[in-house]
Amino acid sequence: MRKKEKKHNFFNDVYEVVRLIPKGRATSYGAIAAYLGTKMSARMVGWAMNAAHSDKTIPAHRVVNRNGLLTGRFHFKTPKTMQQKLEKEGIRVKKDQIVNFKEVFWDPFQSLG
DNA sequence: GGTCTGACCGGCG
DNA sequence: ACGCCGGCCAGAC
Repeated sequence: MRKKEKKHNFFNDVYEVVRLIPKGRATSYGAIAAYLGTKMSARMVGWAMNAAHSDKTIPAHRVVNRNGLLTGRFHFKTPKTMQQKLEKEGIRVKKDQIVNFKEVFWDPFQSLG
């Protein structure tokens, strides 16, 4: 038996999905969790983002909560970083919330299957 | 090694 | 409409 046999790496799955988010789009923690089959573990997605902080290839700024609110902005370098990155990609943000989130929303089910 | 918390979400009063 | 509560899993103390 191998010592470090990884099981379903939930975090890793989260990272891969997040990496697939197209530029100019955003999704929610719950959507990712639901796509991975554990919609009740939306919190873990957020926690995964925290762990993903060390991995710069993960566009964590494209992940917001179900309201399109930039709840995780305080975990970035500065509280404005998240918004600035989003605006740079063409996403309008008002009062820490994505404008037209419904349109900007990227559904993993729709895009990945 | 038990306990608490967290970048969430849905349900209920 | 608003506020509170439970559930999920992993990491910190």
